Amino acid sequence: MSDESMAVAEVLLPLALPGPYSYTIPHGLSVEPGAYAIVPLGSRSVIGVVWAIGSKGPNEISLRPLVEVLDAPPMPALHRKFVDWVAAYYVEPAGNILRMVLRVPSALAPAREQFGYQATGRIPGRMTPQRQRVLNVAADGPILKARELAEMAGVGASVVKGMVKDGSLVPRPLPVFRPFPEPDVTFGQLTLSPAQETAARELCAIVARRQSSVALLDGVTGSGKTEVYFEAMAAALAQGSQVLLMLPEIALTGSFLAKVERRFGVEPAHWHSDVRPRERERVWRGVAEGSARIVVGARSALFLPWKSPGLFVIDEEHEAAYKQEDGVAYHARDMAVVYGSLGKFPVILSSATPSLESLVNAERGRYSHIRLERRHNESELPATSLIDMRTAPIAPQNWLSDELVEEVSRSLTAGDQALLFLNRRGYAPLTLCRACGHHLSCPNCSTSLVEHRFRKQLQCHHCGHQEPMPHACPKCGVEGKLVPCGPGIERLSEEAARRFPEARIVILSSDLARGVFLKDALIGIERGEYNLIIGTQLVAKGHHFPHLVTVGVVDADLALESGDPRSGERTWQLMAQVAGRSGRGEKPGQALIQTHMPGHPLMNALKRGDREGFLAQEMRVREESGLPPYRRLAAIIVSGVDASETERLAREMWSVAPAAADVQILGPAPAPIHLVRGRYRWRYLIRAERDVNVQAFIRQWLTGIKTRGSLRIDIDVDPYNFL
DNA sequence: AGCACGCCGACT
DNA sequence: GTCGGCGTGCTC
Repeated sequence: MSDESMAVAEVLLPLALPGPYSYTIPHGLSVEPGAYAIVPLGSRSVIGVVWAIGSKGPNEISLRPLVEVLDAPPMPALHRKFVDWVAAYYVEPAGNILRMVLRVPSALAPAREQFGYQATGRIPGRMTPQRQRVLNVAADGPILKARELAEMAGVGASVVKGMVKDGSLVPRPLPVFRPFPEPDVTFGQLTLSPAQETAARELCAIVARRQSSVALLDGVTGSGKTEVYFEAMAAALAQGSQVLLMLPEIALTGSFLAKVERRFGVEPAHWHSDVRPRERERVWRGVAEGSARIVVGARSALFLPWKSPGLFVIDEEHEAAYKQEDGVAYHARDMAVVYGSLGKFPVILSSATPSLESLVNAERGRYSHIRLERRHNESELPATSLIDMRTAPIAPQNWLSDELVEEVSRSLTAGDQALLFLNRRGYAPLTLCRACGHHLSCPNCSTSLVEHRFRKQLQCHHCGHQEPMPHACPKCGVEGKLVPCGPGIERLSEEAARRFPEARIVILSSDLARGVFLKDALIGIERGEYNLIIGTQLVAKGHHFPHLVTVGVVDADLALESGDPRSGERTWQLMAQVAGRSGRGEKPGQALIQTHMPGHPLMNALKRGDREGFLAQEMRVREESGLPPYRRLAAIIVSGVDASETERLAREMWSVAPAAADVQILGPAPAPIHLVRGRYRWRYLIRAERDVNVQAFIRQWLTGIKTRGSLRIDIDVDPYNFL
């Protein structure tokens, strides 16, 4: 046997296998690392990526030959390195990460070629009026497909066919996908404020260095961060690089696409889960070929097969939405930083309320910290005051204090807009039976069902279970005794309608405001058709309300009640963002915060606008209690359909846990929500110093543990929730 | 992830 | 007697 026949392709498959599989390479086929290949697997064939070329495969396994190498740009070495890195960090089989890269239906199938037809200039042997019309249509404009040509000329398809046959029309291959236009970095240049100018210059200098680095762009709402990082994007584009602008929510991408287009003169590529398959294919290929220069996308855009990435911008970097919770639990902001460091290019993290993790990194000098102090339009941040709900007189079944009502009324009377913020969807978070005390809960989860009165439904916010709102108690059958407890946004809007009978109310919530409706509502708000906005989380993010003056936070204690050590940070960010919605026009804004804990350090800091004080205190708490970013956490979640079997496995694991002096194991404890989607969950928390290899520890622990039936063990490295 | 193999309930 | 339910385990 010759040496050549010994060459073996190590192919990574998009499956949860322990590593790449080996295949022989047929004679005459040239196979390079990165190539997309079709290989046999059992009785089917699968697309994988050649991870390496070796000289011999594993012993005792007779190798099967690789079938075909696909005609696509090979996956760059950097991207393969990234896939391996993510897999190792999150203790996942590399194939599971590769699956996220290849989750594009048919992007790798051979593109079916389409043809258009062009006049050759030759006059048809026999000219007819129909043929003349076709020639007229074909004479100018873009090359058209046969069907389009016939349609536009008002003739049958056979006329075109005949002309092709006699040579007066020739087929020309059409580009398979609409090409990505080249961005123009000078197109919509904006005049920047002096503060923006300084920040932009700093970022451009960082981009010019073409080195791995992270810059934290930190400036209050309205300080003009977008315009600043656009200049950094322009610099990277001018270098010939590809740029990713990552956003936490799909709902925000629309307005960002328009902004990017105004600045760079072209529609950027657009990537998230709702993009249609055909367009996904176009973007995937465009990124792989390098022709898609700007991508505006959600976290999964990280896994596009980047050809020449030169800058990643992570907008609203503190957002929890960057942490994927199902499937591979990766943090897109962190992995963006990793990509930049592997690929030796800069990453910009932008936020008005940066995460503690990023601030600590900036403090330690690992990130450069670029601050935009002033608001772009010079108006001040809103004045914030607390309303003590322990003493505020309030009628039962009401949630708005007189003081808040008064301030909102004052704004409305003055012709301004007001916003009431309550981060709770639906009508009431809890429903009880007055007759028997039964509490309506989800059949699949250990959670309360939430009444959605507009839809006449009960919904579980964890598994999506929904059922019609019953008239009688499902337990005791007594009618008319079910009572809603506590407010959701729908119930709040009823109260608002009573208290502000003249107001033009609009409700913004993720389950009411989808697509067109959200857009219309925002336009209506902008035009002043509405003057009282009632909203959940959705209103805190990204939308401009130029006429908004008064913001009322109905219940600031909600998030703090969870007991999670992260909740302070989260509440701070949310409050700062909601308050920041006001005062973006000519009048200064004001924020009123209803709380039962006016003495809480967080509330005090909000009142004084003392960000530094709050952060210093929060960092101290994190450090003292051994939490991130000072130490590492990883969670191990044991779940299964059977409660006792799940508990048994969770407890048995304890006895095989490796001993390590620098690693603490907390648990097992029932997970905060014990039952989710019909699965009982137990949780271990692993806590270690930052220099400990927790991944190795976890791997060592889990080797040899076998799960049967529905039992599963999931790993969450750097869980977002600490509790 | 598929897909085959394998071992227990209600149908022609 | 078989069709088929989906639990288990393998795929270079």
